[in-house]
Amino acid sequence: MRFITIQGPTASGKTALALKLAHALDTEIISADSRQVYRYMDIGTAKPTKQETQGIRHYLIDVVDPDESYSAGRFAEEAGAIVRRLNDEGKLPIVAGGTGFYIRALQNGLFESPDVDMALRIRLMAEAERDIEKVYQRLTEVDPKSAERIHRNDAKRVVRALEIFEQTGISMSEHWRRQQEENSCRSFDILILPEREALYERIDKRFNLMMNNGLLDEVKRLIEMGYKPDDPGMNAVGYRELVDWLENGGEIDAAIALAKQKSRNYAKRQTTWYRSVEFDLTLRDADINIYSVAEAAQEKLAT
RNA sequence: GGCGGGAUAGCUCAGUUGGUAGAGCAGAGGCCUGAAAAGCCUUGUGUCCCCAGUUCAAGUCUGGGUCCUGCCA
Repeated sequence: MRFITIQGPTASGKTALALKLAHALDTEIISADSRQVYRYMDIGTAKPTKQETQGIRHYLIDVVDPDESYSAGRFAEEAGAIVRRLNDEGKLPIVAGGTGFYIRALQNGLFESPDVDMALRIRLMAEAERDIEKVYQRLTEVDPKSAERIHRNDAKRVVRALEIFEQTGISMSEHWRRQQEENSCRSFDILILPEREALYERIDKRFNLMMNNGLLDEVKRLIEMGYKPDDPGMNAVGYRELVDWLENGGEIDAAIALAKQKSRNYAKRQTTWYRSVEFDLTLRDADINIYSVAEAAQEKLAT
């Protein structure tokens, strides 16, 4: 597999850069965004509009409904299939998006595992909520290596590790050990990382734009369609805060301020993630000579 | 004008029978193998509104100010 990745915190300008690069390379774009996969959530997830895509084909946008769950595993599988197909057509696809975990899953692969058993997960999660210590204790018995790595309060990961053991009879750490490196993957990785102050300003401005573009109506429509605040897709920055305001009232300005704040928190987490990722090119902003980037990518990925 | 309530970390507030202060959020740093826009960890010295008094000792008691705020006029 060969592809280009464009990564960066929210509102850094990934979409714009991806589009320019796609034109320059005559290729297509695969979105790596855990919220753009959801239908009907367009404004708040900053999906590119029809006008913006300008005929560039986009993948993995609008693939599930807000009450369905999506996953890194599914992304790795679906994106991988698209990359391989485009490679066969002689194209160098662009994987662009802010969900670093999805991109890592595509690049490094995940260990083999059965589909999530939702009933099991819900049961374990309920137990963890009642007594996390007890659930964590079980993990230390079943998979001490994972228990050492996972913090006792991190219920999601404690439960996930137990899930794996209960479903397969094999510990998560053992799955890791057996996981084979899938080194057939080569990518040219670009990071857009604005100065923090500039980024925070962009986040605030962009949220104002979303509000002007009808984000509140979008949220209302989702509720009218019957989607609930705790549906997988609805658990998204901006949506949560507006849903909460619609249900509980209060000052709309406070809800907006909170949504912006949550966006900044999110951007900070993304930035931390990127520190442990190696990139071929790091940009302050998306405003660069696209042809030199295209050339560098082709050069690195030429066989 | 009268009668109450309040003034403590950037914000919202705790502070027991007086022993110079602590939570949540924010901020900063970090983790991350099928929920990842999620979840989790670490990090809290600030004229305790001001002045005077009581006391070995006052955020904590007393008196006087100042400023908010609720009700009645």
